[in-house]
Amino acid sequence: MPRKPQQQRAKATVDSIVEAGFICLGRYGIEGSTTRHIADVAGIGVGSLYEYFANKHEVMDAMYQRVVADVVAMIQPLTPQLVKMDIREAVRTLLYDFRELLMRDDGRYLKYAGHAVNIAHRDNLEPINKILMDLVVQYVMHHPEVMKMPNIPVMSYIVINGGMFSVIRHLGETSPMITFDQLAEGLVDMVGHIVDGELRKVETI
Amino acid sequence: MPRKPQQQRAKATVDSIVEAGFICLGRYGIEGSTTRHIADVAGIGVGSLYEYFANKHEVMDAMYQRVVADVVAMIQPLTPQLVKMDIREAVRTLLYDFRELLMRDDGRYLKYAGHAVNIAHRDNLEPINKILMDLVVQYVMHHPEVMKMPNIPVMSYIVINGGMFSVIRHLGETSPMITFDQLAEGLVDMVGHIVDGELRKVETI
DNA sequence: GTCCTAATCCGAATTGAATCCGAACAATAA
DNA sequence: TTATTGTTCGGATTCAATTCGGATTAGGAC
Repeated sequence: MPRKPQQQRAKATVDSIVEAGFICLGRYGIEGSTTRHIADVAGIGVGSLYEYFANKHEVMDAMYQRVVADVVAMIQPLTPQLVKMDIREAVRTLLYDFRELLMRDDGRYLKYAGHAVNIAHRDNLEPINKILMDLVVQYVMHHPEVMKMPNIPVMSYIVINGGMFSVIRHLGETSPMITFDQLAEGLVDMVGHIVDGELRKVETI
Repeated sequence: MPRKPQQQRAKATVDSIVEAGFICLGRYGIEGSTTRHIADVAGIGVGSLYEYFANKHEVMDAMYQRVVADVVAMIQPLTPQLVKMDIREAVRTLLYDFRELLMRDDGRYLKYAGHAVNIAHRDNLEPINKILMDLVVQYVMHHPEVMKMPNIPVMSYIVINGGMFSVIRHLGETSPMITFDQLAEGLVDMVGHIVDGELRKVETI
């Protein structure tokens, strides 16, 4: 039965807990961060933590909310300008601002985002990445015309990572906005358009 | 100090533990799956589990290895055929086979993949998704020419999810194969090519 | 100023899951 | 058979998360 902070000092306490959460995440990792760590860093007793958060997970949630809120707060005021730009320029702007946000404060948000998207298994994901990269190489060897394409490594990285994530996320969705068939056709077209577009880019030089 | 299984029955035990891990994951979720649960389902004592796995996390790792191995085993023999196909057909084939694998056995692998890519926070990711979708809508309103594009929702889904994941993953990478600038330009071109390609598709009808 | 109440803070005690360990139980070899 | 090594087991231990009851403080009433 967590309580809502009412007095000013309580709000400060809640804030210091979330703050400490980020610090501990950077210092001890997500598993290593005990409630005692967090309370110590926040400069409060363990019990106080449970006045405002039902459990440790809720602290993480609050951290998450903060990241999300900041991302939204970043995009919202940017929208009017983005909307007027050329689409490529808009994407570019968004990407760099997004990075700036994630890197802020020694990458504190990035560390959280990394865990949220579980990069713990980053290294073990390698085999899949590798075999897909191999596939790309083999494919290119069989289709000499696409060899002229620049950025093959970059585009592969994007397509492989982005594609896998989209599919996994979609399959896990309880009530997806789009069907799997639509997603699949979309990915197919995406890859097709990228190849066509990149090749066209080269030809017109 | 986990041990390598040497006798046949020990190998069977190890296997039953990994197997039980998948079952428990489906039954109790990732947090709810205690070592005792796993041991019970595997039909062994808790202690036996620790003969072969240093800790619970290693059991999860073994499960992960299995998923990865199966994905690789799926792609490997497929490569010769994929390589001969038209690229769109190849992507399509790969996607459906990938889904089939993840869905196998009542989605046991998908459940793991979902946790590995932490879909726990799926719902809370919504605000970011929403604001980006809004951005797309606003953008389209300011650029009537792209309104003719079909698949706007699908392409947005792919670009938003795939793009965010690629960026977060890349920023978390310790020794990235490509620079952030390359990734960003790649994403920019990807979006550009998709828009161009989709519009061209419509025009040529 | 004093009093009172609710809000806040605390940390020792409890709980429960992960992990360890040593005894008991198979397999294998000599 | 006996010795040796591999395997299984579940009670004992450890450690972090969570609870609880009391101490402390803010802020309004008088």
